[in-house]
Amino acid sequence: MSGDAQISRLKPGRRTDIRRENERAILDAAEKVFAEAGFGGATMQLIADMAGLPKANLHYYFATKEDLYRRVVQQIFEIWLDAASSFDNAPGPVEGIGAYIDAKMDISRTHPHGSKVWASEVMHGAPVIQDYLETTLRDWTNGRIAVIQRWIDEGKMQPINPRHLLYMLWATTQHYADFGHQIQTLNDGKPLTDTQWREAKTSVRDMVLRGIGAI
Amino acid sequence: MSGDAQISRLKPGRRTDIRRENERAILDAAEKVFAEAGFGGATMQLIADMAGLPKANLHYYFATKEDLYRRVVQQIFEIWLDAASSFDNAPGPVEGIGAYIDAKMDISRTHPHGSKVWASEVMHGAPVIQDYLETTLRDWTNGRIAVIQRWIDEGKMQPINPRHLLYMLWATTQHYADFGHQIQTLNDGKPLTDTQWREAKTSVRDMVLRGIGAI
DNA sequence: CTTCACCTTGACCATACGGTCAGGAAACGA
DNA sequence: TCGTTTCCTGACCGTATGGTCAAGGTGAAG
Repeated sequence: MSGDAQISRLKPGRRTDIRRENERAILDAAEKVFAEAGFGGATMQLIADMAGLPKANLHYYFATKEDLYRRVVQQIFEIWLDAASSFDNAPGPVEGIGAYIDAKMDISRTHPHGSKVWASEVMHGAPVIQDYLETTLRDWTNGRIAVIQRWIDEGKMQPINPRHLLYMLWATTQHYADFGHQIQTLNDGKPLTDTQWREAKTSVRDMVLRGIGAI
Repeated sequence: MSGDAQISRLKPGRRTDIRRENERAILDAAEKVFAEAGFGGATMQLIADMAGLPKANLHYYFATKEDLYRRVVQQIFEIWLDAASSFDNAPGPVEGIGAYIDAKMDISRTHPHGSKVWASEVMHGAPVIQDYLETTLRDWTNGRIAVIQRWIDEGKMQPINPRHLLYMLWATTQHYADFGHQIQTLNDGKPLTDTQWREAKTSVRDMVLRGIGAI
């Protein structure tokens, strides 16, 4: 049975596996190169080298540089949307916003490249993901604003402007990814340790939750 | 007399003026193009067009693209350092940090391009301004941490980690420049009005000052 | 007027880049 | 085994870019 399961997972796969593995290798390499060099500064050759494939092979899987870039941006966006679930079904701001901060701080640590690519994209006027901003992000934002407003109405936090609270959450959590290099430099050139990351999360959570009068 | 003054201001100038005006035009254009396209995506031709000069003329004033870029980055750094004076000679966090937030929010509004160029530079590992981070910025940071710590010791605010407070200040204020496009999209595609900027400043200041227990 | 330093610029060059393609290898189904 | 689909890749191409240069213009000093 376990044999069958294995076969049925691999069988329709050998070919599919090759494709999936190569796409994965390319996407990972691309995320890093786009983050470190920007879209304009990134070269297909560099991505290919980092992925361990000849450049022509990249164009077999991704028609153009833009296609590849688009996929990288979509990836981080989906990861963030998933993290947003921490927000829902929370009884109040302490649990909801606290969990959201935790989740976003974790992502900043585990996906710093994706965060930078997103930041870069938005800074350049979001040429590729403008539609996402106008649809998915806008809807998501309005939904959370409603939730926060409800918490305010229920007296669970101070009457602050929910929109600017969200901006502060995004800014502060993503800062640890986007400006990670600056933070590392100010930390004697060494990456934050586990303890320092915990300290960062606690500091951010405490300041924010106290700032909105939830604790 | 006024004639003399005018002459004495223009006299040693005709030639100098040309140089200064052209350098200014080039730097302004470069700041915008670097911010919108990134270092790699920016082209000397585009900067030249925006400055209204032939490309060859750019290379007369700035030897290389890197030279030009370096100057742009230094500019915003100095502007921020100036704003830091709001911090000093303040009796406590309400005045000091409040004024610092105000100043940085104003800069985000008036110099969004410079802020983006800086963000881009840091995100790409600060290849050009690493030494600034390790000297000027580190010293400045340590100085303010000491000030904040003193306020904490004097019981003027909660005992939070000063370093992470600074990160939050930088992140939050610069977010309004770096992610201005996203904010504008979420504001029905329209730039923030004067009123909305005031609202943003107040929101940020209130949340931060309450978050550190200063009010 | 002459001189000289500074400014301007069209034309040019070498390079590097994104993308193409043809031909071959490898995997799969029958 | 054979045919077909998928995958692989070295060689190549057109273009755009950063940078150069030589020749000419321009303002000011003597």
